[in-house]
Amino acid sequence: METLTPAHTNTETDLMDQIATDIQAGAYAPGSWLKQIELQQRYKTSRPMIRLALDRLAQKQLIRHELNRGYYVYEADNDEVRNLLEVRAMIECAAAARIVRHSTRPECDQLENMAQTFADLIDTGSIVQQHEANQIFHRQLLSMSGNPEIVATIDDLRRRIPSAPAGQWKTRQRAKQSSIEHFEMVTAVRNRDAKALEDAIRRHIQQSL
Amino acid sequence: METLTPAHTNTETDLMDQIATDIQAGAYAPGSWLKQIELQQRYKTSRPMIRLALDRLAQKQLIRHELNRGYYVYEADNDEVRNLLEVRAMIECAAAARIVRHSTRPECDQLENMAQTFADLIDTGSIVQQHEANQIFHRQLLSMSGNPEIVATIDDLRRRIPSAPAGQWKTRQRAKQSSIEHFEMVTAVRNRDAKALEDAIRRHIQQSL
DNA sequence: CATTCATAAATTGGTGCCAATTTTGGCGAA
DNA sequence: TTCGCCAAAATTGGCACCAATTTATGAATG
Repeated sequence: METLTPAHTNTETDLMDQIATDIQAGAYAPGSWLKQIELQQRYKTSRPMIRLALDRLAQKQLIRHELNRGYYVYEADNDEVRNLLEVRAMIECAAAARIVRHSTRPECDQLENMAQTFADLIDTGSIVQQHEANQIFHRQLLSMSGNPEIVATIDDLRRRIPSAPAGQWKTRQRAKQSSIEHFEMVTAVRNRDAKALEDAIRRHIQQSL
Repeated sequence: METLTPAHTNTETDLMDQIATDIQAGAYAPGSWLKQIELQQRYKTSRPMIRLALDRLAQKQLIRHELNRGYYVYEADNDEVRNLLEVRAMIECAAAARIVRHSTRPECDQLENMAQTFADLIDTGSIVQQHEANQIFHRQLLSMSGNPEIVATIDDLRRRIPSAPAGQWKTRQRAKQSSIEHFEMVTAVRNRDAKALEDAIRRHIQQSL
């Protein structure tokens, strides 16, 4: 809970992203109370700014707001996580057909680079680095569908799924399996095999359970 | 632009919903400037409340915010509407399998009642009444999937699709066709025919183009 | 007469302050 | 000792004020 983001932002959007990142990184425990005064000092900003950022995060359901009692980090309900993952799977699987249709050669190459970046970070990188590389890979994959709204919708869903101190690849074995599936996806896109891509995506997401 | 919502709210959430409803009802033209002082007087509330509500609507992309120039009603880009409808179709079609699995008999009966309510409003009701009845039908249908996140996600997407003075059933013919498809969905759910339900949903959504 | 610049009005954005509510700490009685 | 109550501290919520920026108005000039 010590080394947070470097601090002192300018815009309110950056502030919200910083707090959201810190929540996903586990800087604040689920259910913990986010005191406005502490946040104001921590992020070196004014209290109205903090209040605006907290309201936005509450709108996105990363935190909950109790009247006159403040903001609390949302506690992950098992059923809810399963539901969110299911919606994620619905969209990403349905996007598979679009991806294999619209993907270009350079996009595939870039996607493979990102898969390789994640693979390289399995042994050397930190958990948060792996998390970021994984997110970048999936964002690239979805952006290849040519529909930006898919990317945005999945981003919203992802933020609401607690990384639970990056629990999905706690073991190196899990991370390696994820990496293998990433390359499977790259191959499926290259072969324009929608069914294989959809299958790999579904296994990849269900693994997070 | 005269008869808006009855006015004088209590909570900021109600205020946001009122403004959102008025935007969808066409009370504010796309691209029009939402002056904070006017809204404050119109909705009989304070300016900080208005600013909070506007910020939330901007987060939901119903309006856009330009620095030092205020908030403007989002103008519908044709490509964007198509993208949003596509994501909607992805989720709702994927939800079809779940719906036919989890739906119970009383739920089907209630769904049919809502389809009938919409059908009755084709001739007698106003456009906004039809709009509401249609939305209630779809919400009920999606809620029968047993996954509340699906309903919430679709709600967010729907709000961003301009009803364009309820353009989709401008002609009575279109409205009747929608109603027919509603009953097709009910029948498909009753027969637990996922494929037929998915097909009806896809046709129903693509009709909005 | 059109154009440009300067001034004034209007609107937005941010900070600070004060009231309302809740939580905490302490005191007294059973 | 323990339970309940009361007061004080802390926290949240809302409002009013002021500065910064933009837009509108009008006068002066080519």
